[in-house]
Amino acid sequence: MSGVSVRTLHHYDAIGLLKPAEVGTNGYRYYGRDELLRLQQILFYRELGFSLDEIRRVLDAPGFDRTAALRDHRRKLETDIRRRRCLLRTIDETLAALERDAPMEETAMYKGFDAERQAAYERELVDRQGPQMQDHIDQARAGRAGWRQADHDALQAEQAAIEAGMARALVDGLPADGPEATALMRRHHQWVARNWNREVPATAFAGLAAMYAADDRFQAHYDARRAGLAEYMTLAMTRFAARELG
Amino acid sequence: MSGVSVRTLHHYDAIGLLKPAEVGTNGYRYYGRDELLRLQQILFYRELGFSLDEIRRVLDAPGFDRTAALRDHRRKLETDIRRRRCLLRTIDETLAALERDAPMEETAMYKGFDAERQAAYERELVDRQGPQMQDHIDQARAGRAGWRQADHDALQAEQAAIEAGMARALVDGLPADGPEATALMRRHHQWVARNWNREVPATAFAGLAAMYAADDRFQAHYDARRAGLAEYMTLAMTRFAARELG
DNA sequence: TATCAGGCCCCCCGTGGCGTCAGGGTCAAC
DNA sequence: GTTGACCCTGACGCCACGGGGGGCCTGATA
Repeated sequence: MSGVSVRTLHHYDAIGLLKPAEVGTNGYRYYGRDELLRLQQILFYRELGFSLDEIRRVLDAPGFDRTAALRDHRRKLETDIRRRRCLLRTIDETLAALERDAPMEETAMYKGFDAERQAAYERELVDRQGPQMQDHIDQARAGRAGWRQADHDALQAEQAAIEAGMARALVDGLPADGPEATALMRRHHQWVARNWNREVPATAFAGLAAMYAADDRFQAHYDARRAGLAEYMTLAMTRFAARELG
Repeated sequence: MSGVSVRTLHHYDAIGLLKPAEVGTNGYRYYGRDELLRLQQILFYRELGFSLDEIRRVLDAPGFDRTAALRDHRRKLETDIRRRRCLLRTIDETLAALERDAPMEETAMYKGFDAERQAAYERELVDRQGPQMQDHIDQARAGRAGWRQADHDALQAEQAAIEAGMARALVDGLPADGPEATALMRRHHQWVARNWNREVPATAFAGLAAMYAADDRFQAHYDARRAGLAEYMTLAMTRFAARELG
């Protein structure tokens, strides 16, 4: 009924997590409604990554503070995620180093890597969002034929320059709606406007903040500078837009 | 020297992952420079979460494609992270449900939770970014005194409405620079402008996209709708800004 | 030279959450 | 009576070691 294996029930019985309502003279385990409900609770917490021991503590102590346990577990999950993001960054750096060590195929590998990830990303988008997304992607790809590696590099350089400027402004304690941040935002938007007809590929440039959300290269950046820069930049973007657009 | 335990070396010897350069007549294991280098490689991949078996495959096959192995592992890590983010969301929903079941302390719990996380977030910001960040935070807090729960709720409602509209537009296949998306963006920016003097708290509202990057409630949203909505929204924001600002 | 501290060795059990045999009993239907 | 689908217990295996027991080896000191 619940999809757990017999062996699992044996195990839960053995460790005293879920005992049958009744054991027949033949040794058979019989479970009732209460046990089913308890099993569902067990499966819920197990799904969340609780250990069986923790689950027993949560379910057996009547006045146990479940919200505290959940929040505790939440923190553990967050730590886990941070650690894994850090590992992702290390892998990316290692891959980059490996590519530098093989200069003959450098660009090829880089391009292949990018194209592969781009394709995977687009496939996932269509999978999740349905065929309408394919139209958007096709539109974007239609204008992308003229793009070269140099364009891509220039784009990345511009982004890096703006981010570096923002980081400096943050470190210097300049206000997010001060002239420096505003100038950087203007530069960003003007760059977008100038290159508009070139149909900037969406995944490579969907606004600085979007990169932050959609691309995991951002995650590395985010891990490096923590939340500060992202918050500062978007504050600046928002204030800029609010002032300029009324 | 490398910080691994003797027991670990025994284990690696037993499974054939790292054998000593020489074993003395007394049975002692002696390791040389080559073994140290190999051990460092092992520790590197172990840190990344490779299993010892995978590490052996990576190191022992001379022509083995390490970049492929790394990319493979990268995908596993990404899946892991996605799964954990999903669990985070479930925990949050469960916590919310538990709070609804205890209506007497509902607001208190909610507020306490929020204040606690806000404080932790601010502390981390200052920790990472240095004392300048404290100034920004103090500025923001200074204007935050007038905020009530109702303001907060209205803010969330407005955000939810805009996001829902965007989701509809995406599903309907409307272009990101079409009139509907533009209208939503205008509404968003106008709302910012109208509430400007109220000094919107940065962590609660640092622009839609920033929420996506900085707050993990976004991560739940992002997981739910996948990348599509985020990309679509930011595309719309960028195009709107580019058109309006020339 | 005896002793002593501090290594080293091998062997074996334990962890968690079960999967997977092996060997045997039970039940309902035909 | 047979068949096939269940059930039971008991035991071993996984993975990456930690930890303990009992004994050997080495270098320094009394």
